[in-house]
Amino acid sequence: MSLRVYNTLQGKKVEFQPLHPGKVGMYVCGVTVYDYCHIGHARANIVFDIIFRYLKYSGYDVTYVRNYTDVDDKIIQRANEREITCKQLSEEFIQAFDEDMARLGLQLPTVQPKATEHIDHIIALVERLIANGKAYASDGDVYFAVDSFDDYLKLSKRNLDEMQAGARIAPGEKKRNPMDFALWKMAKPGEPSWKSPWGEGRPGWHIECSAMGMEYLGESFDIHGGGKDLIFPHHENEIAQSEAATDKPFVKYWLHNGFVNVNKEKMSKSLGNFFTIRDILKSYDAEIIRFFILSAHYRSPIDFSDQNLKEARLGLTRFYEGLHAAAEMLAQCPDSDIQADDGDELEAKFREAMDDDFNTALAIGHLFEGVRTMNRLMATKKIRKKPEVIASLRALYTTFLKLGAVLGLFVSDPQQWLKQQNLAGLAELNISVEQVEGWIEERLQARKDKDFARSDEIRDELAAKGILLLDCAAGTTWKIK
RNA sequence: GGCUCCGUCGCCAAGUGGUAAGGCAGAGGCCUGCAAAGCCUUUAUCCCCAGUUCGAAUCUGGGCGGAGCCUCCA
Repeated sequence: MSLRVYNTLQGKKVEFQPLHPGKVGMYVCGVTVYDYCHIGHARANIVFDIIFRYLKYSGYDVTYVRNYTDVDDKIIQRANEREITCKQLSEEFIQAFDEDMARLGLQLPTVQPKATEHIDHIIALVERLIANGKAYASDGDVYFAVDSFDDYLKLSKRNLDEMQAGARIAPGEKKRNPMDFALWKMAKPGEPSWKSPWGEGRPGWHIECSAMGMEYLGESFDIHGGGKDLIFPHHENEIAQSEAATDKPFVKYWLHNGFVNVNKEKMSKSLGNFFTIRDILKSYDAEIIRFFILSAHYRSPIDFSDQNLKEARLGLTRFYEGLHAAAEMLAQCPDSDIQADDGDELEAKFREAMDDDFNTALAIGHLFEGVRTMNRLMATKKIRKKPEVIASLRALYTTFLKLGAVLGLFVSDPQQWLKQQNLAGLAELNISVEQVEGWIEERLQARKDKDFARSDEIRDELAAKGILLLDCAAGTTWKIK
């Protein structure tokens, strides 16, 4: 079974065959750096982080490019509001973005280019478009002539005539056709600008992604990704300006992730219903956020809510508790040469799920079944004298870590992770570890005295606070409910 | 208005023609001084209607409900 992906361009799942065998070029639209990132950005970047990881796991040599758009209307506006330079503003939020992504556990892309460092490439591309008769200069601006490109709107599957019917040229605009879009904008006083054949100016939105994509991946490459909201106009315009310049297909596979909703509504800056990554990280571990996002298919909408994140925490806790128990068990069991195929079976199911358009939700379902199998194996009586059971457990455990790494999950030490979750929960309850340990001591004494009434009373009191006491052979421990 | 998409158990969520994964919550059981965890068992015919088919949650048509894009947005 080979990899199949949903290609927005074709509107269906198709077999993935890279342009150059064994190699994949992938470009993902990064952020415009004028504000902190929200959970929607987290989703897009986590999704493509997984795609990057899975392609590498599948044996491809992947070049992953994710840009920073660091020149733009909103940056200029925000910088003016704060009375700092655009460069200061963009540098501040590039750093914030890098911090957020690092905390979310994302792998670094191969290249992270900035628009402002590719002005030469942008100008060259615009010149090429003018030379091809696909773009025209107009009083310091340069526009792409959508009429000149027959395939315009092939990605978003719209109708140019109908769109033109609703569009208008505003007074003062220098376009020939209301649907034409800017490739280059003349600088207004005080704006960042660069020298160009059309005078001082700056790139329009869209052109930087074409220029940087081609610069690092060639004039045609395999994958271009981003959020669904970028399909029109951003990606549509990228296709137009790139293919009109090179006369080659720009991108083979267009991949788009679904939105993060709040109360069934899209989270967006204009609605003001967004949560920043750094705020959420105050309450939830990064891996919980990742688990939450991967528990749905990347193209489906997901609803962001406290309840859903708590469920993600419960699910991830089940994995970590299983992995912790397995690690302890295996450390005590003798190794052997016996081979077990339990791990390979799990991995085959995992691949099948991921090969089907990166179905992480199904893959995680298989992993849940795997953890149940591990727990069942661990419940085997006299397990230490059953090398074949130990071999199965070891195979599963090893596979878990391997597959987890592909999803960016189970990357922490289980004991540490569980402890940290408990400590965080305890802090929320305003109870100290010393207090809990005191109660455990008292209860231990009561149990020694066979005063089970008092013993149970202590446990019930703690349970009412949200703390569970767990009796096991080694003593009594506790966890947050 | 145009163009996309979605509606699966109390909740989350896979499944795009072959007879409904998984998780959380619930019920019963094993285990336990009692618990917890874990394990076992158990809970849906897929928004409605009509059609195509030997067979549909999956295809077609109609309806109802929800979302997105068409302006910046992951």
